[in-house]
Amino acid sequence: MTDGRKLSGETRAGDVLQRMRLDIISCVLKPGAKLRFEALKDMYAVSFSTLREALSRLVAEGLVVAEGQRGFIVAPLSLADLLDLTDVRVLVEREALRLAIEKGDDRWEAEIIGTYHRMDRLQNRLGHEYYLSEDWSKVHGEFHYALVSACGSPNLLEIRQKLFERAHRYRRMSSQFRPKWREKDVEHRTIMEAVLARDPKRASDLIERHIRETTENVVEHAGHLFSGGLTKSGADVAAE
Amino acid sequence: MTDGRKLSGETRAGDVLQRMRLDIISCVLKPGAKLRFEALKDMYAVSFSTLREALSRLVAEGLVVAEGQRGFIVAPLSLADLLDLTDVRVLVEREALRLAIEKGDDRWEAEIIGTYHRMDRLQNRLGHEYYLSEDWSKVHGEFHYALVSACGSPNLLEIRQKLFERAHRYRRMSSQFRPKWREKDVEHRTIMEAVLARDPKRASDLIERHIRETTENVVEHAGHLFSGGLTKSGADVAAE
DNA sequence: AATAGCGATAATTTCGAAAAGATCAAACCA
DNA sequence: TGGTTTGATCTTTTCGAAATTATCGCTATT
Repeated sequence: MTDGRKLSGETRAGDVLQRMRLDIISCVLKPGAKLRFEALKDMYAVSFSTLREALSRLVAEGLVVAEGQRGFIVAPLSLADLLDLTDVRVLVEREALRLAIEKGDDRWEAEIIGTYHRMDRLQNRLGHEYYLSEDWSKVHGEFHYALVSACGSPNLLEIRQKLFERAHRYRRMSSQFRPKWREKDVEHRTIMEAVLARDPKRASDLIERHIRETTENVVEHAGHLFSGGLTKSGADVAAE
Repeated sequence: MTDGRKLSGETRAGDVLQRMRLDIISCVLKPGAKLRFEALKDMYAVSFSTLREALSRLVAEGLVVAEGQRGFIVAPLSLADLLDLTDVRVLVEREALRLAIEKGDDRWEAEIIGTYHRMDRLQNRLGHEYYLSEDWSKVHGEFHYALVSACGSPNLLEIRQKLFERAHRYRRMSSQFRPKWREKDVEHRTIMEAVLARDPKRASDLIERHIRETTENVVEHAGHLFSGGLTKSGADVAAE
């Protein structure tokens, strides 16, 4: 269930924010679902105002949409948004990776290797369907972050992170349909090698292909779930 | 004064959000200033919770920073942030402009010409110190938006807009010191011509120079105001 | 004299009730 | 019958008080 976790956000609203973010990213809260305060109040055990604050911040992150005075809904997934998101991510990731390769030091290299190792081991331990694991997703995110973390631009990193999280919602959808993610771990290794070899052109090209192919997979396997531009309105929160 | 405006945000919190955003961008609320709820409550004539919601959203926009449970302050300006912001803006604006030139239609061209005309006329009417005018700032923003509006990427446009607004705070600081902005209107015309001539390389280069030169101006004229990485804590809200 | 502990004050954060607004359906009129 | 208005119900939005947490000055102790 959603409750029971205690992510140590300093303030209670910050705590709820983080928990809701994870629940949206991992599709516990389904795209397009209406977010009724009563239901959420029970779900996260906080009051109106606290919820409202968390919701507001998620709006600014693009994970929730505010509809005038008609409340909030989980940001819908659409093919148009996925394709747009992909292009913007390619732009940002390429630049961040180029800069990181230019500026990264030994600690940066070590962090990449370390994170890759953890991801690789976890993958072996989890077996075939590793990509369904929430833990693996986390390490996978950390690996991709490690690659660009030395780019030296806080603003670029922040933008990248938000885009990455939004893209994760789409990846999550397709992963339910057993895509050919067997090849992905090879890609990760190849990318790491190009990065450590300080080859910005090759690394950027590989990252771009990595991102675009993932998108193609999503479109192929789960594209029918968000036809047109809007999802068929997801199930209600109460329906959980 | 700050009060008295009525930006037609649908909800009251949305209204306060917009008003605060403008006040921060235009430095009515000074960088680094502590935002005390009592003072803000009088200033915007709303209650705690409503303020809190507006504040929260501004945090996610990067215009306000939340300090644990020690309240909120207006996001400080720093040299490091300005330089970083400049680089990211160059990346985003170049790409957006390239796409807009590729995809823009007749309506797009018309909008650019129209907005430029309004900016130009207002400039003549206002005389030498046009750049101090809040109205001119608004039209100037609309002109730059018009240039990239046809890029076809909602996500890119949203990111661009937030970066543009944050950069405006720095421009505002330097404009108090009469920079050599006489040349800027020539630049705007040159950029427009390159865009309408559908020359993406030239247009992107011009935009990049436009952005970087503005930054250089800011650093030269107002750089001493935010030494190190943090502003000397700005005046308090109550001190207005 | 400097520092740690304590208490009073001032701020933020959270809460649930009350106000404002939207939705839906039944009734009414053309 | 079709379309519009009215009213009842449910949801969101706003409010100000209460609880929580930080801040600052004071005293006592080393």
